[in-house]
Amino acid sequence: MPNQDGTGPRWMHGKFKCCGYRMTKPREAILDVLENTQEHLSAEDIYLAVHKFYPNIGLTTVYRNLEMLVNIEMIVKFDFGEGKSKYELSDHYSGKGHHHHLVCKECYKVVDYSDFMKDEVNFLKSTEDGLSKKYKFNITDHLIQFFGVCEKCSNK
Amino acid sequence: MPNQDGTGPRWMHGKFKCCGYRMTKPREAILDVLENTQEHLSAEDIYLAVHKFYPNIGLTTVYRNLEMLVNIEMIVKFDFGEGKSKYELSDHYSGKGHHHHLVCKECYKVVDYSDFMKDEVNFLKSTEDGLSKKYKFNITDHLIQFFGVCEKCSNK
DNA sequence: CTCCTATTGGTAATGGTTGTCATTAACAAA
DNA sequence: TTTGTTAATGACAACCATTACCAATAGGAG
Ligand SMILES: [Mn+2]
Ligand SMILES: [Mn+2]
Ligand SMILES: [Zn+2]
Ligand SMILES: [Zn+2]
Repeated sequence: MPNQDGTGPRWMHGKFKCCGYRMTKPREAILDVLENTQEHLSAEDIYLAVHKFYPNIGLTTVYRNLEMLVNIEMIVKFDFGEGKSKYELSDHYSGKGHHHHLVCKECYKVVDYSDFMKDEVNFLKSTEDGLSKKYKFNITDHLIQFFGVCEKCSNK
Repeated sequence: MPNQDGTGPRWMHGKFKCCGYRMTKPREAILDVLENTQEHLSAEDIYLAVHKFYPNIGLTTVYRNLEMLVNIEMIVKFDFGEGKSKYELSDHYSGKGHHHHLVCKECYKVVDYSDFMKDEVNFLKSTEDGLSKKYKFNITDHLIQFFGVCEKCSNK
């Protein structure tokens, strides 16, 4: 899905420029892929998707740009225990909003959930404050994942 | 610290036998290392520590046994984003009891904390119940980690 | 349009982890 | 204690996600 409408500069252009980065085909393509999926993609997933439209974009470039995009917080990197990292657009850009993950230990299916966020927010607020003070940490982030076995995998 | 007191079968003997596993030097040595540290060790850390007492125990054996020990839930495997897994005795065997982790993104220092567990337990209970029902997951486990920058790394 | 330099793509290297297989040793049974 | 079965080991090679390297390319400011 490269720039379907051909309407000039993309939304991410400003963000890039203001961070001192150039707007390039690979970057645009990678973000396009992430915009148009609900899934959590690996570097290779993204490489393959990008490859369909720009067969000359290399896997190395995908890795490099994923790292850069994580740094400027346009995307987030996750480890679900599968042996490779997965990526998704960060809360601000994704439309999904802030959410956590429920992971099947058998098939690695990942469910986004944002239920129970009231409880979570309370819990996180108080815990982060307490931990920051007690352990002199400047806390910037948290990771909450539940693991289990999905319905499909239970019936086997 | 191999079997300091020489008083025959170790505490883990029973657990092993009842699971159909044999009691071997490498297994005993690995558990000894994990018993005598407060840190979160990598496979290689453990290999090196074991190596001092049993120089002929191989790294492969360490990996194999770590996997086995995770399976029978005597130890727990963690990923703190460092590119290699870390291991510690599981709650039941460690004396630390159930706890979560605070991780420095700069130096990968890991702090065990069990403060604020009342809030956590409430939050986890209700969330797990809700998620189990809504998403038909049989939830067995959770991962809660806070990330930030430790005091030492802040002053640089 | 030009120039500077960030970025790229191909390829080799890295490093944690796993697979293979002949040899060894735990331990149940005799 | 001796024996037999087979789980477990150790050395080594292979795997695979990720990184390093470097010469060639292409953003985009001026
Ligand atoms: Mn998600
Ligand atoms: Mn711990
Ligand atoms: Zn599943
Ligand atoms: Zn630190």
